[in-house]
Amino acid sequence: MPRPAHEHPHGHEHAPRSAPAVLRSRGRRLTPQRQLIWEILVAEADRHLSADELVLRVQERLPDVNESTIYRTLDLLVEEGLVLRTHLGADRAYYEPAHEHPHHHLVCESCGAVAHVHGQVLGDLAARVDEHAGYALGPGEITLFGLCPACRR
Amino acid sequence: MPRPAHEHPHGHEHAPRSAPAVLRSRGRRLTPQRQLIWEILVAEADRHLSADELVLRVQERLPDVNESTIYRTLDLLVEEGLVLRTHLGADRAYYEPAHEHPHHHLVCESCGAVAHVHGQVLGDLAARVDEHAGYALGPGEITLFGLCPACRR
DNA sequence: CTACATGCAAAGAGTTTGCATCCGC
DNA sequence: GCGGATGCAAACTCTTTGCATGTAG
Repeated sequence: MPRPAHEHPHGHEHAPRSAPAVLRSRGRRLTPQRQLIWEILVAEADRHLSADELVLRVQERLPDVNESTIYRTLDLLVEEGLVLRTHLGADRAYYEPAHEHPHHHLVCESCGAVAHVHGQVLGDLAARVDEHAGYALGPGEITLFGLCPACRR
Repeated sequence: MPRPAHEHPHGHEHAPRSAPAVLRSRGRRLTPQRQLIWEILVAEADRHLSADELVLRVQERLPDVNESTIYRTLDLLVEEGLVLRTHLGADRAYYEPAHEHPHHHLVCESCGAVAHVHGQVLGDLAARVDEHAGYALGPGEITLFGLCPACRR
């Protein structure tokens, strides 16, 4: 499967918070590496970057940044709620700046395109799931698989 | 491992068929290893076995079966539509015999319990997703995360 | 100055592959 | 007997970790 490429949805995306401010306010250190990683994540906010795509992007500007720093920083940003980790069904994780409103991912099984759908598209799913299985759906995002408009033909 | 374009092609949503019959009818060989793997998958049909849990179970009865044989056989069974591969959000794959009716997985974020919900619990989700994003939802199963009845308290 | 963060190398989990041997058909 | 299936070891991908050095606050 090709690597995920984002299709711009027609809804509004909300601006991510400033990671530097958040990190500082929580007593974390603001290093050049962390700033650059955040910068790239925001610049590519509409794509879904894997850790090693991020490594490449980061090393274009700071060639000596080590991959372990990328992983540790991503862990940190996820922990602080600034970044969303998603799996998109593959065996690697993808990252994007956390958005204000929950959304879900639609992955095209043919071309790998990833679209966002807003939470409310799920409709009364949570109520149905509660009724049928007694589970309380969490706030986490859901990944759905299908065919994108182009690949449906 | 890139995800195959269509892991669950149509025509593969039937009750656990006899894998031996299917394999033979498609010119694949019926080895003791394959029979045993299938037997265990069916015996544990309501659990979700990971590859290495399956290795352990298989080696209880045929101690010399190699893990690479397990992986190759699972790939084969998935390809033939006899087994469903699911990720359940973790970084390892879980396997179960393909069922007659499509169903989805509910994973408890607290205790890890996995429940099945029937396809129709999703209601008009496919129509909603089509309307909002133009995607045609595939037959593949969906994994939802939440809290099971016990953990909700 | 003093934790915390980083670079480096190595390890770790899960899975795949090359190749010689084996065995179902 | 032929060609697919297996066992074995090694490789591979993605991610984590131990430890010495570096640096933000």
